[in-house]
Amino acid sequence: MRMSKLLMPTLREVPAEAEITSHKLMLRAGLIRKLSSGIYSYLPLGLRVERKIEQIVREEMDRAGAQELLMPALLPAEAYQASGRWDVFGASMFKLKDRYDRDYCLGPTHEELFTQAVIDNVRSYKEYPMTLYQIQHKYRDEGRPRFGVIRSREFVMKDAYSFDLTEEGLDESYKAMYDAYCRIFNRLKLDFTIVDADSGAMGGSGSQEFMVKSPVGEDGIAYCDFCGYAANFEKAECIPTEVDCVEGDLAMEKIHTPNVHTIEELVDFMNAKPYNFVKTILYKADDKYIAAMVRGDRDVNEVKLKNLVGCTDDLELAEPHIVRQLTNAEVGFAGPVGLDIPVYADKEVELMKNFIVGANETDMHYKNVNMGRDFTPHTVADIRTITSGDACPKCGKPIKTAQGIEVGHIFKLGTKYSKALGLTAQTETGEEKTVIMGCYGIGVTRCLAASVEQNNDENGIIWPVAIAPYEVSVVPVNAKNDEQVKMAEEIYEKLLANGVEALLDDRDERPGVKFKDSDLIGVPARIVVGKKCGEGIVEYKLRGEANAVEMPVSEAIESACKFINENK
RNA sequence: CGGGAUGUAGCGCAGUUUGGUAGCGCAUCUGGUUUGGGACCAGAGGGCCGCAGGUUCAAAUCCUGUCAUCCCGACCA
Repeated sequence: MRMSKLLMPTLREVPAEAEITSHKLMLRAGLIRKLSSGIYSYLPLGLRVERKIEQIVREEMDRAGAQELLMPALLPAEAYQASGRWDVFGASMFKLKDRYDRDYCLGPTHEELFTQAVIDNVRSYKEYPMTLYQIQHKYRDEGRPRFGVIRSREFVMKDAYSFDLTEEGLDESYKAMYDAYCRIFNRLKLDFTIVDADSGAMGGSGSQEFMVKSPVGEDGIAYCDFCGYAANFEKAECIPTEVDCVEGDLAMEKIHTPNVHTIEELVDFMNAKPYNFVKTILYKADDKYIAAMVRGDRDVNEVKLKNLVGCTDDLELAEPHIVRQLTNAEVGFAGPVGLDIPVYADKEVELMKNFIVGANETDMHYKNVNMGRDFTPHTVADIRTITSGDACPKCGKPIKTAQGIEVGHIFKLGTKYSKALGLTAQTETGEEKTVIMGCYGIGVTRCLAASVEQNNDENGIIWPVAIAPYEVSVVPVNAKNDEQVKMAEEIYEKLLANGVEALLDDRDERPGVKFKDSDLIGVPARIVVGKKCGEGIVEYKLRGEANAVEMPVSEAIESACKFINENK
């Protein structure tokens, strides 16, 4: 491609809307442009990268035996109504009506449609197992689109669905996708971690997420360098830790704590440590209210708690007026003693003695409270969120935490959708079996952003060869120097002839501009034709390395071809 | 959905307090000089000042409403 003809509107200054590195660079390098909140256009360079990622995903899915097909994005409501998800998705689904007032939505994910496709088109048990996939635009009306294409309302997703007749079959299908995902993210040169995840409302028995560690990631992950354990915060099991407590069988005592609402204020007021307190937090679980107790320096894990309570809707903090009604006190003084709703206590509370809790009376706390003696919880379980330094649930060594961008997610769905929609198969013995499903997603456009987030420097993007929009740029230093231009043209043609995706910077710009653009858009290798052109010497430089090397033209072309082929 | 902020040229911003001809830098176009890390000189084009009402002789500026965008939080199958 000749850069004089390339639609590549690079920006010197960063648009004010961009906050994180990948978003800034994707805008500056002319990869994407925002059309509306969470809705982006892909310009030529961005599209080339996106297509390359798609292609890698496609190759590995095909290699794993999955078959590609394409569903519509505009979907009639029926399928989602049958599975109940028309309501479950609620506001996060783009819903619309046709001219006859019939309900439609823009597909947020396609479990129902794939299930229906198998019902409609698979006629014999002999066709199983089967894994189908598509690479398609997905639509989710996010409450808060963020970070460019990392959380957008329209995005490209690869979604795959496996159909098996046995649990063992599901395990195999799942493993095949797991392996394919590892190959995909390796080929994309993403530094990723696989974590155990909560299966959430997708249902099912197991799930893992592929996370790219990054400070801008929206998920917390806990991992252990010693044994390899890794899990999403939502899922990571917590080992209760003992802390110093006041010893002895002390009588419970009510104390006056005026205007002291938070743990921090209490710590100062009572001259105790945060871990000597137990906080009691009231939640709305569907139509009921419950209380959750965790140590003062811990956080309630709402996902764990929700799974434990078994409610349909997500937990919500109880409204202040409800808190007042249930505790007869202002917010900040809730405690388990005398509380008339189910109390879920974290396992750690069990290990504590003579701790401090709210007294369900404004400006009052109890001290020397003991579980079992002063109150009895409805359930004691692991309901807190893991933190850095906690014991690894597998090997007991200190665990580390990080933020991660979720680029892939694999689920064992089980029979949730096949049951709801009636996908069964008659086996050879005549038995009617409900088909067992798995689902597997990759955020293609999110991978693009994750890659930029992971591969950049102060000058711009540093693409891995496999997904670079172009592989080598050829830069004649002076566009008015015929000798340089001629040599650059020749190099460019030779690269093309060798199957290298080359860019020729034939713009009449000063060299600085060309170098800056080449670096900004992240072309992996560069050949500069300059002063020593007459001697047949050019300069060869890799984007990821600091210094350029002078060498004869033929050697530079050879080096570039070799580098590209070895790193594809 | 709660809290905060911002809407002025393609991008970054000033001007709004105290109403009076809409500005600066970059980018773009023309001509010239330049040519190894975002050149210089001269000239030019480009604006419903987010939108709609209102106040006023006069509104980017004041008032009301509305829309949009971003940030923090909530939510995220």
